[in-house]
Amino acid sequence: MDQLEIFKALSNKTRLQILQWLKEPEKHFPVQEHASFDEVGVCVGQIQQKAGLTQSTVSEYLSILQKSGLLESTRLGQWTYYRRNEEAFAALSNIIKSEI
Amino acid sequence: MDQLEIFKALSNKTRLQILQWLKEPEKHFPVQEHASFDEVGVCVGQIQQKAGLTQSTVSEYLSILQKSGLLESTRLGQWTYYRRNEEAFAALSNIIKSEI
DNA sequence: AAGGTATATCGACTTTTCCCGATATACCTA
DNA sequence: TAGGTATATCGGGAAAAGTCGATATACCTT
Repeated sequence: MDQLEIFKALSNKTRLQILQWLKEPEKHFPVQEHASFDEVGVCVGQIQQKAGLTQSTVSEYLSILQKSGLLESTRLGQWTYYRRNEEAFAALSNIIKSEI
Repeated sequence: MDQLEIFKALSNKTRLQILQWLKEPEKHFPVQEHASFDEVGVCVGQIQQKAGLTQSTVSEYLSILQKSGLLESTRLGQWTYYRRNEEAFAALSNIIKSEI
């Protein structure tokens, strides 16, 4: 759990938004055909459309969030799905309460 | 409480260290003559020496941390003292737990 | 008022981050 | 295996952050 890496990942408006969207996918994204929000999350294309940035940028942002541990990814067929790693958020909350 | 500003303030190794030093000033800084750690915190010069960066850089870092709300400052004579705003850390911990 | 000390601000340069278009890779289907 | 679709990676230009030295400001002491 690299604190600095996590805070850098959180230091971007779009990335913060993505995290919030992924908290309640059914509220923020249209129904997905090939996979369930609960099990694997939301695919890159949906997130990209909603963010309104290019595919490459959003792909990179998701990768940054994943490397920090805040997101997890699942590849299913030609899609990559991202979902929140709630344990990481809980751990971060505790680190701020007790360590930082 | 501007989340983005807070995370940017936390996205620097030296600034993270400063926050930790200020958690237990008596452990990390020599005795101060003109003010108490508990009441007002630690003066800029002490923090600068410990950080090993220039005076201007450390002054700016402290200002960034203050603007984000994580630190508070008190001017006493020719010294400015900085101390942690523990309420801000508690609030941030809660935001991460429930909002982000 | 003058000189000394502590801090803040300014201007400049370097490094990192943002964000894009282009291209590569992976996988699926006919 | 050829073509289509989804995602990842690469290279680069623009913007922001890191960091410094120099200077300004504030305050204290004599």
